[in-house]
Amino acid sequence: MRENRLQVLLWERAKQPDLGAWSLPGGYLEPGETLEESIRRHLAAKVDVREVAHLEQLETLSDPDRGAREWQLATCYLGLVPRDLDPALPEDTHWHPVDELPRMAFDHGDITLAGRERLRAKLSYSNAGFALAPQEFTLSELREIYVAALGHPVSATNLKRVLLRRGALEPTGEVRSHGPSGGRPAALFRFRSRGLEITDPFAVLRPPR
Amino acid sequence: MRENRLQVLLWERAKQPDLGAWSLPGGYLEPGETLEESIRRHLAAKVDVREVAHLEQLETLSDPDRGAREWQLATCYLGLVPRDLDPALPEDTHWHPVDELPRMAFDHGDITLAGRERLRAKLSYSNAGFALAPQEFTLSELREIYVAALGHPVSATNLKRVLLRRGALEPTGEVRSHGPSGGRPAALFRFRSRGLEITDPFAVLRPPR
DNA sequence: GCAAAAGTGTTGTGTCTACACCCATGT
DNA sequence: ACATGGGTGTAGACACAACACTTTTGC
Repeated sequence: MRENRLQVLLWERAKQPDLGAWSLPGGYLEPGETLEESIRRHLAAKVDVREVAHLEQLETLSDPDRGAREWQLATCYLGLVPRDLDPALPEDTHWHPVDELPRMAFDHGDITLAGRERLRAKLSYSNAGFALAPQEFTLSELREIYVAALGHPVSATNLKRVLLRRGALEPTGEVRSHGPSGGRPAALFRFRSRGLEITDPFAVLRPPR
Repeated sequence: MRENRLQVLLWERAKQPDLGAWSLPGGYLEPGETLEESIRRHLAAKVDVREVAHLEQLETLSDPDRGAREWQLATCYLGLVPRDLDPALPEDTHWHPVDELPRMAFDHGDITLAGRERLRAKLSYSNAGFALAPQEFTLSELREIYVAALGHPVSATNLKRVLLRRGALEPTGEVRSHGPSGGRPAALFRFRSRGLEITDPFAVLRPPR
């Protein structure tokens, strides 16, 4: 979440092929290294992103003509960075709104959209919001985040009830007064857990009793 | 589905390490080959399984000490073979009930259970049943399949209504009379589609209107 | 008092489970 | 007739959306 929109961190290619196109951050796997370790290493080294709140494998792509000059496998990850963190970025990397992607290198555009789909699904049945939201937030702020990520209107009223009933959210007890134009101070909330939890097992075909 | 239980096709290892343990069928990727092509090739060659109704990538494992002697990556797939197909199997491969696995090689036990979890989830919100059921079936038969795969009681009454309302099932118009002990003939059904379709987008946090 | 923003109460709806009941066939 | 298995009808639980209404603040 940057500027109230869902954004991806992209890296502008400085060489052929696809010079000038934007690509997802990543790199090669070192021998004896876990895929997850590898991603974290590349994120830390190339774009100085050390605080990934949630990291999750998406898919391994193997199509010989997926874009690179030579045949190569890519395992894609979805990584979420909370809104209040602002990692220092090198010159050639920028945040881009996911619904307004620039010219993307290889199949990285599809991968990005697949990541967004995964995020949308997870927001619906888990506490995934913790990885996008700051530590503490008002319900209006949380609502903005859900709206940006899901791409459709969300009512703060119902969002609160859903997340509270599921036990994902808890009030901090604090309030935050709002701008000089008045308005009732908003209660602050936090996510009860900072690890992914499935808060709502599928409501369909559930076991009896 | 074999003998009214959910079963996996396993292959008994004839060499060290893990000699005598059972492993999932699979093998190495050839240059320029897609992962999916590779799986299909290995299944066809090693265990003569050519009719996989549904094939879906699970996860790529990369932990250096996941069991093999040397570090190797494995991309796991979930493949479903309909109940009425009975591929010819070599001597060293057998079907094993998933809830009574033998001693498994490497991390193949965990992978198998992960596959079952994925299957259970998909049965709940998609038409995945088509890949387990025969072409035509009675509702009792379908119920047995769901019971075996999900591991909990399922009512034929409600199963019918759910799958019909979702448009996953359609009646063939035929009936099948039952054993010599009487009973009303059962109507036959088939799945409307033989490809995976999400029949029920998440019922939670859905878009307004 | 009035606008602005947050929060609550209440109703409606869709989708499932549970369970009692009815239907068609064989002996 | 009655046992056996298949199928229908109806009521209830639950989780969500929608919306009107109330509360708390600043000016």
